Amino acid sequence: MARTRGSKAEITGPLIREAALRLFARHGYAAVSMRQIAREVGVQAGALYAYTPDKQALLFDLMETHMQRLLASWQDDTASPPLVRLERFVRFHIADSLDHSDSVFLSYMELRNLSEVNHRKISKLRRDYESKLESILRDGQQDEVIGVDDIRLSAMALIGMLTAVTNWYRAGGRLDQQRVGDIYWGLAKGAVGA
Amino acid sequence: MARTRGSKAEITGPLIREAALRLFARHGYAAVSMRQIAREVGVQAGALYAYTPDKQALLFDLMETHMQRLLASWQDDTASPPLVRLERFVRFHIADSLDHSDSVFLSYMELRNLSEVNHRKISKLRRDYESKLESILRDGQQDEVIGVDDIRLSAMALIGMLTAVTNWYRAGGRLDQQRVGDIYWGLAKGAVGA
DNA sequence: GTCTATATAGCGATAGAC
DNA sequence: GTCTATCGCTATATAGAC
Repeated sequence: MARTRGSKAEITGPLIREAALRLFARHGYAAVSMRQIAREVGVQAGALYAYTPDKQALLFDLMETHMQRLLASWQDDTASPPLVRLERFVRFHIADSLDHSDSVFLSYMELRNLSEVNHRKISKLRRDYESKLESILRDGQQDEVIGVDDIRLSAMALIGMLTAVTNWYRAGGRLDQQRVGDIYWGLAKGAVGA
Repeated sequence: MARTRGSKAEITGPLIREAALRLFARHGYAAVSMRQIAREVGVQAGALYAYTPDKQALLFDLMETHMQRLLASWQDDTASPPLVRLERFVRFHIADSLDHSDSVFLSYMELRNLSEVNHRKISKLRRDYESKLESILRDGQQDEVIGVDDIRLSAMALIGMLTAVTNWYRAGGRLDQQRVGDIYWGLAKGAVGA
């Protein structure tokens, strides 16, 4: 911090994104000023505009990067039995949410501060992710190892349940991540009638 | 709207609260100005300060009112079997969340914009509500009609699952509220091993 | 690439008239 | 109870020097 003058292009970009993510998640997009982000990085506010055309683009970039990383990280194995795939999804989603809780929070909370066109793009990526779980439930339904009344709604319910882990989980608390995964898998398995 | 001059004390107070709730939920506390709220109500910005000492108090009041109304609305019947109580809770929580979705969203989202002392008060009310569900799960566990690995975590998971209904439910959509309640009760019942 | 300086606008909150 | 007017401050974004 407190740096002034001098060109550090190779690191300033990532630093801006890290600072913006942390501050937006903590205080909200609208509550954070470009000056605050700049101060955190150690540059003057004007310098940020060499990296982003405006504040809105910075928010969108953070959310899009998060969603694309999430989608790329999930590797389904459609050859495995549906219940094996479902257990992997449950543990993957919990671990990924906890490892990127700022991004998860931001991508859910600040949708409303996106321009209409940006909102549509992020919503599409979210639906793509949701459909990954839906396809597992559908295959399980077909194999009769899963029994739910409504695929779409059950997928939304499960993702809601799993994502909410970020609301209360604290590293170093009563339960470690493995144990949390165990308990949630027990809940999810029962929920889908397996 | 567009009203100017004239004293309407008996209605202005509620109108301010309604407008603030709607705008805060839609755009975020920090993104909404007192001038915007005033415009929506049809008064000048200065007039708001006859009803609230400042913007922060207005936010806190909305959240506290919501939590207290929620707590007062839930009437448990501890004489009933735990599974009956759990079904009632599931349907109550869904219906209440959908009927007050702006308040639900606000009370979850804007915790971070509360002062420390206000944050503690709201958090306590939330924990009070969560413990209502925990007591049902505990009684069910004792009667051996419910089997979960961890009462606290399962309560958080269930509330997360139920509350997320506000993310996708649209009145007049594919499913009505009764049907949604049926499906969620099926999921919740299975999740707790009943 | 980053700085300083600034244009232009809006903010929360208050004072005093009616 | 509401208005008008205003204080003091901060916001996003841009221009031009280095």
